[in-house]
Amino acid sequence: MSTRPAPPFSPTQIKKTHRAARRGTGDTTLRDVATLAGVSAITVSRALKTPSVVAPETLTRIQDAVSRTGYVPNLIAGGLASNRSGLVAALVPTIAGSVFLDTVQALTDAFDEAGFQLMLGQSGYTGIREDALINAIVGRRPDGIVLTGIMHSPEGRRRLLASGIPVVETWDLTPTPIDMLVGFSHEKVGREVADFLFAKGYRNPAIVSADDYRAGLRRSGFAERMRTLGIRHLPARIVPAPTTLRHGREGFSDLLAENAKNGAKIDVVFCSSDVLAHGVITEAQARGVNVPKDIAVMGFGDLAFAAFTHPALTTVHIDGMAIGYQAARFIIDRIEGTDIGERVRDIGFAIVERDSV
Amino acid sequence: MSTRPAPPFSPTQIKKTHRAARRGTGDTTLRDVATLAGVSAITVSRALKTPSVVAPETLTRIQDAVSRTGYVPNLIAGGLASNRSGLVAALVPTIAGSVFLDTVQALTDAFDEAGFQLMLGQSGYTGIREDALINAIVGRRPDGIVLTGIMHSPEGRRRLLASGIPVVETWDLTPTPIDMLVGFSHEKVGREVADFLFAKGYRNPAIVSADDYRAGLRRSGFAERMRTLGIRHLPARIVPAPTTLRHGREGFSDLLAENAKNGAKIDVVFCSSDVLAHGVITEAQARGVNVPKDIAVMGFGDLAFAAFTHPALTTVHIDGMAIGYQAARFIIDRIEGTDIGERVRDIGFAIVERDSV
DNA sequence: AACTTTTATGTTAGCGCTACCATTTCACCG
DNA sequence: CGGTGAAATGGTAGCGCTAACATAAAAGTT
Repeated sequence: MSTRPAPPFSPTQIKKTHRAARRGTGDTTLRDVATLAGVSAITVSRALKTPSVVAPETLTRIQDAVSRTGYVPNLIAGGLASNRSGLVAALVPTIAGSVFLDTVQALTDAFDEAGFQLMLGQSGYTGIREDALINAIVGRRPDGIVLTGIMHSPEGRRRLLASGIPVVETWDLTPTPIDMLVGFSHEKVGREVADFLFAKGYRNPAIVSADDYRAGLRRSGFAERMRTLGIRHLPARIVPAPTTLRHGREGFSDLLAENAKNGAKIDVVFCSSDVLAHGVITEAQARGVNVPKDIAVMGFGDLAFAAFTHPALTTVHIDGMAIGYQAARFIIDRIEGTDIGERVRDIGFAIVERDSV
Repeated sequence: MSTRPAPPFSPTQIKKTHRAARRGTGDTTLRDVATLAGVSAITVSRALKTPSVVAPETLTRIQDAVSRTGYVPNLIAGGLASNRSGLVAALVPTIAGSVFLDTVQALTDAFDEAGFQLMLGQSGYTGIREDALINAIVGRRPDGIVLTGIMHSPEGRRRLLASGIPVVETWDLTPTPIDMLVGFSHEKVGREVADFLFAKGYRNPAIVSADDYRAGLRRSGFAERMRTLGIRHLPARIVPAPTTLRHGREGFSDLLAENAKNGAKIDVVFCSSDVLAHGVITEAQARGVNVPKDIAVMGFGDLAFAAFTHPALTTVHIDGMAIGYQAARFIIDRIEGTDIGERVRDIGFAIVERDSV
């Protein structure tokens, strides 16, 4: 806290021995600060981690030494010594899809605040390189791992479990979670959307959906319920994940082309993402097809833009931020030894009715 | 590579001494593997890092021991010993804006391939907590730091420089880079867009722009050039970053309202992002205003969706992936001691003419 | 006054790995 | 056949920090 100018400082010189001394970075170390402050290394360590146990006068001297040296604690060394890396790994299939952006944002925020750093990994939608990925992650001994929509191989699950690191799976509600879980039932989404659209009077639904696992779950929930409601024909276009506006437009075009061929008609399209739905709306607009009069469009995700498309998108609201915060909460509580209560949290979802249906 | 079943294995027991032995994670260590394979620890280390210097027969024995024990090298310990963390820090204002998504994606990919892990930090658009952020980053002794659109305090720059860690600044072309730089001139973008629109015959331009630093640069380049071209009136709406469809719609509405009041007219809107431009198009559509006949719209970024809006968006193409790959290249080359050549790379930009202008 | 407790600091021994050098073995050479 | 060097492996000493205990001085306690 001293505001007086302080003399310059250089880190300790390495002493030469008969054997070439192994030298580190040349950075200032804890020991340098300790020497300068006239205390032992551990006292400096304590001054930085738990200042309350250090005498106020000593504390000032140490803080002064820290600012004079420009000392930045080496968290790698600290992590090794304390067996706490301060790192949390987050794995998403891809950030390009933007569906998980809110969740990642919430994770970064929550962990930042708790003093953890987020390590971002992208696994891709396919399970390739899963083994190498696990090694890269577990090798860093993160204090927690957050998974979103991946890691389905039994071998991968086994290895994560064996690592003893807290794991939170998100964005799904699997029957047998590895450890902790925050999500919702995709099949239920499919079923409820089917009910919703049926109740609205739609009898000729179609689907434009990504080829990822969860989207598949929603699709099958939807198809199944529609079947029990007496709908036998359900045209579908499957597009590659991550979804784009383009795929929405093309998917819808294909659907219409197919329609024209076999004389079927469509009155509503259920899309596996808001982006896809936006694409469908755009294509409809480009063709002069009125949404929702000629054809209704339903999205999924309720991303920020969904309320501001024209017409405003009817969709399924998922609270991606809440998922992230709860996942972070789980891990932080687990690390701190707090009771986490129920290990599985169903975050739910809600159908948001706007103007596109 | 042995495929025979192997006996089970447990990590070494800790020997009790008069003093409670400090015990680690209980994980299998290098030493455990070494003992099992009948070699020394260092040989196992070599077998994993530089297998070419280990005898084939020894190698097999070690690999067998590794898979029997499920050993995962502790990269924290390795990092401390070798003074290479294998971590690269990437700082973005926010990932919500999606502008930097391509760059982040490219960074993850490139670093992943080179065996580095990406640490993602979000700094927010304001420079709050910069000091704490730098400590959190430098404290982990990353092998490189990639900055996009932040860190403008001289103190922050000084500290990063002092850390000796390779730094790449991206998405801008500052006159005095900290270290390395990959970007393009935002002012030049503004000027060229002004020329482009003027040449197209537009004489009543307006702006909807985010309040971030770079957008400001483009705006002032645009305004300045328009002024020299004889345009004195330039209505502008400034919206908060990150940009959203909503802000595009609202910004455009506000612009029109202002117009109506003072009897001015607008024939083209230059937006600081494609998302904003998309919002403007959407609002125009909702009001029955034809784009580009009644009013033209120009975006910035050329995000994936830009070619698929209706009408397709005329915009400024920025190769975000290329920025990411070049940034990664810079850092990897620097680490490996390869000559990096010119430390500043102007990645350029290109006006992409589609249907909205 | 003799004790227990509290407060502040120090000593020692690692955390799990790799850099640096040393040693051993064996092929190859003139 | 001694010399040379390459190939394979090992020993030792840290990297910079913190856990666990130890100690010393100050503050209560009966």
